[in-house]
Amino acid sequence: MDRRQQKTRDAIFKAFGVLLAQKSFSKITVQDIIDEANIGRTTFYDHFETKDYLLKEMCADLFAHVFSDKLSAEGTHDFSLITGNPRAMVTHILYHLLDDERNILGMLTNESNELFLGFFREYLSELIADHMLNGLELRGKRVPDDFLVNHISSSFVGMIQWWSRNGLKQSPEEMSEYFMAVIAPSI
Amino acid sequence: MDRRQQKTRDAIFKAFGVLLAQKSFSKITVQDIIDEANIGRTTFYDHFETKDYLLKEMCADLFAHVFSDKLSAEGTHDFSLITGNPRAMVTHILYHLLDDERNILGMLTNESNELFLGFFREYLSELIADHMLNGLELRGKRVPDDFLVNHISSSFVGMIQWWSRNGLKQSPEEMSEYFMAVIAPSI
DNA sequence: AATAATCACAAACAAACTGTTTGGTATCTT
DNA sequence: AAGATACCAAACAGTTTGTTTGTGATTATT
Repeated sequence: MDRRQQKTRDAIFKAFGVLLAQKSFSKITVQDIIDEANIGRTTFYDHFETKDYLLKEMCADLFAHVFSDKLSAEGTHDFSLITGNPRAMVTHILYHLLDDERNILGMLTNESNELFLGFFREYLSELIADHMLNGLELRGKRVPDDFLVNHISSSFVGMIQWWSRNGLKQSPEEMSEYFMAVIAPSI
Repeated sequence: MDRRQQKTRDAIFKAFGVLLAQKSFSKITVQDIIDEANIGRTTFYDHFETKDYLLKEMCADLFAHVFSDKLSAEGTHDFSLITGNPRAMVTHILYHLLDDERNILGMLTNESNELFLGFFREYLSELIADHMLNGLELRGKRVPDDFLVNHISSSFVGMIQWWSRNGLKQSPEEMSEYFMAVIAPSI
């Protein structure tokens, strides 16, 4: 990819992140992004068809990072036990949300990030369906599988919002415990 | 209240409802509302300072209806067992969502109703805190009360979205059962 | 090193939306 | 009947959007 392209793309993403932490998606104008990123008007529309597509691509970028298993090498914390261990997986993701240089939490909680939350839940659902529902033949099957997946991802997002709204006072480990306490009994 | 005022107010609410079922809140313009409601531009701004306030007032209106206990007299279904009976309460609300002449479900599920969902959850949380957490001294207190309230309301909204996304194939009773199946164990 | 392709940019543009003002008309209240 | 209240069209300045045009800079190709 052209170095120039990558540069402006990064600038836009960064500017967008800054703005998303300040105000809600719907109140951010393309003009704001252009100003914050310090690029030309034409350039923005060269890269993204619209503000919505920008969000979409940025989410794909961010969440691919947060939910990737490849990051084990980073060494920030221990990942060795993750596979098949729901609680460790939750903790893992929460650490990522805290760590990330880009302000994901700010975006997730800043009221009204409809689309953003939607994407987050999409990624989450996939992850849950793949890794948390393994022993599902063993369960009583009182509810459909996809209902359960939906329930867990809703709860996860809800947890994060609660966490952030209350000032992130709890540690990721503590939040995982809360989360598992309300989720585990239903699995 | 002046009959004229009430009339335009209703027209605006109705138009807004129609539009919300069609497209997301952020894509609805004041102009759309004016056209759909067939009122003058000035009139709209006489009633509502902005689109956001319109939503806010409309939500207050709708949810006060859905969550009110006074509706027992309507006779659409049985309310006698509601108090202290979480499952009946859930069923009760689901019926209301289906019944209501105003398309609440359409609004709740049409992607991206940030604010709308927010208001819905506010009402829900209050209801839950008041009626579903009575025996809470009995519980193990593994998680904070407000975390639990948040968890339940998140799950409720998530359930509704799943329900609607899948075409409302299940009966309210069935959905209540699903819901209680995943929620009850954690209470 | 020269050439071609790609990218960034400013400036100007039409179109749509917002929120307000003005002046006039219909409806309600007393 | 008179005054108050609500409605309305028309016009408005100010934003925002997405596009077009022409130009200069950077990168890739040969």
